[in-house]
Amino acid sequence: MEKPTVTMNKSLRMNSRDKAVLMRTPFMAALNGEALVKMLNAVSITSVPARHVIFREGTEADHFYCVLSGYVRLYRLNREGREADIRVCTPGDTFAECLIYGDDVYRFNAQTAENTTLARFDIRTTRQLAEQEPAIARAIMSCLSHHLLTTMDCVANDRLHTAPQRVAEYLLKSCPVDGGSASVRLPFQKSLLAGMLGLAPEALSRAFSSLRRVGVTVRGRIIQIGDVNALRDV
Amino acid sequence: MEKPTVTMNKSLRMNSRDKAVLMRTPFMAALNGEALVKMLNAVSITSVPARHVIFREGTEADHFYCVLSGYVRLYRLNREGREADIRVCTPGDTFAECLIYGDDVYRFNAQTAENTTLARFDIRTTRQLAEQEPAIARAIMSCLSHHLLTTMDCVANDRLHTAPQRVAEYLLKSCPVDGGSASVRLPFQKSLLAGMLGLAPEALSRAFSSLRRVGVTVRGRIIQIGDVNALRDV
DNA sequence: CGTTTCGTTGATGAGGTTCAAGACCAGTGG
DNA sequence: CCACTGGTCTTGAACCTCATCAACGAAACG
Repeated sequence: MEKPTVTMNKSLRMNSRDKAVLMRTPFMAALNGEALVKMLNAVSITSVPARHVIFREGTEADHFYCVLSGYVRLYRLNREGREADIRVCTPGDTFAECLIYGDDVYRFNAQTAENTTLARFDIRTTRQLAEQEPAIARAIMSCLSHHLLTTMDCVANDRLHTAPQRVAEYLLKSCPVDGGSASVRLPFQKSLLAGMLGLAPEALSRAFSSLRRVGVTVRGRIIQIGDVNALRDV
Repeated sequence: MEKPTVTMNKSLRMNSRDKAVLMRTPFMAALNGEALVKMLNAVSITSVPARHVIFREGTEADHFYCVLSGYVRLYRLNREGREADIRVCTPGDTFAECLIYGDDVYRFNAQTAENTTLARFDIRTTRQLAEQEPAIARAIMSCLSHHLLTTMDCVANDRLHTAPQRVAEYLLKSCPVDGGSASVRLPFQKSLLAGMLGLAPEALSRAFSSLRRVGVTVRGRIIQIGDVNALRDV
């Protein structure tokens, strides 16, 4: 039994840093006034150690979450027990929010990749608040819309692009420059990036080494891009 | 230029059959009273010939749609012009609803696969109605949630299952029986099914023929399943 | 009854997974 | 300071699945 309340450190009063992060979250940033107060009353902050299972597919869904720091892997298993990531949530991301107006059962597993702090919202409470406060409903819709578009992008990527192309696309998205050279520092392990891109870790490694010929060099988590434009037309 | 209004047959008065179908749509079925009336005033029915492009990626998004009959392919192109389906919408499905609270640009192409009738809603109007009527906001959230879960299933499927497994899963979903033998009639061309499952048409064909050894026989659009349970553990 | 579209089949090759082995790195303790 | 250890990452080899191309057969449609 891994009831969250047993292993997680729940605190109703949140510290100012967590609160600041929470307020910058796309979901919460869309709120103000009464709506914001109500949601803040409904939240509880938990810190979760690395590699901890937050919930499992098929169990009853009572909360949805927002990542404040750390990373959360959403994944599913096939019959042989092989895992496939569906999504990797980074700070600011909301997950399992699709259950506010869906079934009451989690449809995938969620596991932390690192030490992580989460904002946790009760689903029933949120549903009630959404009825009272149009702003909350609006924030949920924005959130769902954005999340849906991202997931559709993911399907399209899987079906259209090769491994080096996906890596190139990731680098370009996480690199602010639009010309010349640049440097990206991965905020997490490469195996996590592999999962995000729907690849085995070995495939990611090979993709990186195939990008050497367009001027990408990797040392640890630091990735040097010789020419951003060269990367663009991989 | 394929402005919808030019090629589509727009009619504000809808016939009783279209109306009946529209009312059974998950999106509209969630409404009643004032909310239902307002949405019905905002809808316009269009019939679109087969293989007609409804909208293109990158163009300004002003409407979202609900399929009443026929099929709509949502797809994206890579640089070489290869198409990949992101989703195939069947009667009752809503698409581009993620733009109600998202960007104002279509993020993929939409094309009919057959002669199709669509319910078309203005995005701005719907957004305003969602503010007035909580029931409409609720229907949109349900719709987005369901759509998101379906799309996540799709990612998981692509990453976990082989072609024969995906076909088996499709057959089991579209076949009501839970034991013994059964028969499924595909409601559309096989090439469309291939797209839904993220396969080339040839791969679908091979998947079918590899399922022969578990008692699946194909003749045209009719698919005979010898033993549903045998199909279940492919 | 010819024409066109759709579906199947075969051959080939590219792209990824898997398994196994080794490189690299940081931390630990002798 | 060095050897040991555990984890992460990389590399190689074999295999597998699926896309692609081309040819053919089968329907569908005028």
